[in-house]
Amino acid sequence: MRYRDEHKELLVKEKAIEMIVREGLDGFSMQKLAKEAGVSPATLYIYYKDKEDLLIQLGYEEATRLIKAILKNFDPSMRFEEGMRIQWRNRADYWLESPVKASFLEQLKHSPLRGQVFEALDMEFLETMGAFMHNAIANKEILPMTREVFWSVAYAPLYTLIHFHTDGISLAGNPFRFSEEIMWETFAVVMKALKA
Amino acid sequence: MRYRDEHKELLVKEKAIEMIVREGLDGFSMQKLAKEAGVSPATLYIYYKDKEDLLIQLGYEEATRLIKAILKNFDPSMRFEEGMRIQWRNRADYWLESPVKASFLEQLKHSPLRGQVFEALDMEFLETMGAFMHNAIANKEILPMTREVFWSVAYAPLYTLIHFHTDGISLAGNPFRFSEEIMWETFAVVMKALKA
DNA sequence: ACAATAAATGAACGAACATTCATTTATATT
DNA sequence: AATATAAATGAATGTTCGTTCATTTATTGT
Repeated sequence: MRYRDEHKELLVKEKAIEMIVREGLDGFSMQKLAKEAGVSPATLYIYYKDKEDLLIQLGYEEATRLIKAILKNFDPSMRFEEGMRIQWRNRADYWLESPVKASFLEQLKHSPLRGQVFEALDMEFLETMGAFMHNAIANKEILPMTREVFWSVAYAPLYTLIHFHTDGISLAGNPFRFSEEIMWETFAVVMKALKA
Repeated sequence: MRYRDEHKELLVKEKAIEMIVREGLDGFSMQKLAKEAGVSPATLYIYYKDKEDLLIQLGYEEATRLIKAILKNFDPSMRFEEGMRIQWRNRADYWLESPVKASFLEQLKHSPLRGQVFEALDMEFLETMGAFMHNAIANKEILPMTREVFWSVAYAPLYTLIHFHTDGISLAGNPFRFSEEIMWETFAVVMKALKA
């Protein structure tokens, strides 16, 4: 039998992500993708059940890579500060090294496909993070707080800076390293506030 | 001559925003909007030049309301802490009171229309904020920093919490008031970090 | 009552859309 | 070399899209 052309398959994925980032999810169409990847429209339906399936599969695949990148060198049993700093840098690295793929994931996260792409993956990821937080609490490194407050303090400023960066706004100095320090010192503030 | 039915015009705007928030910018179409608003498709082209014009006008209008809401009771000559806290609460109030419209603006901000909708308005708004920061610096209430770092510290955690809230995630306790205090105390951290 | 005028309409246009299908092409096994 | 099999295709399907236009409707000033 004839084997699937993996180069072609990869090209389709690449062009799809490119087009979505360039023209938005509404500017994306199967016929345009086929033309851009130099493939028949019908071929896309060999790889994917339909348009939605294509988007979900691509999103799931890239989201998996993101989570893997975030958890690189990370272990839930780490000391809190070390774990936080590693994740912080992993996140910054991923976004700065793969801005197009990051923007693709961002678009999916703000679309109706959000649930189908991220729900299962996020559950697993949040369990790991939950274990990490639980350890930190047990070790009295942090006081109990909700995941949401934790997130808003730990990573929101970073992502905001990254978005400025992605939008082509020049960030003088080294705001990322700077922001990491702010993140860490802010936790001290939160600890104090939660005690009061 | 016959006058324009203002009730109909308002209904069109309302349904358009509803549909965009519900189905995303790619799920939005002129024919569906016409049907949902009980209007002929041709009528939409009396109100708006074309689909893009409709989105830009609606976006511009709502963005104007948002900026007005943010600047309510605010004056650039205020003391820094007072000004910050007023803006902080204004932002929280707008999002919590008008989640649908806020989500609509969010979608436009992540779309190719971004520039045409927000550029001119943001320029004006950023001038006001620039004056506020300049005053605070002149009064030695804050040290100089870029707009981006300022934003990431001042409002990023708030918006993150708001997004959790909009997604229907319950926020135990009163994380918004809590987050305001964190914001303010974090500025103390930033001041210290910038001095070092 | 009538003329003037702009709002509002339903039907229609070609273009682009997602998807399908009969056919052809390439390869692994016999 | 012949066969089997799945990949790959180009053309075509029906649907929905944005937009237009000839016509009708409602309201003002005469």
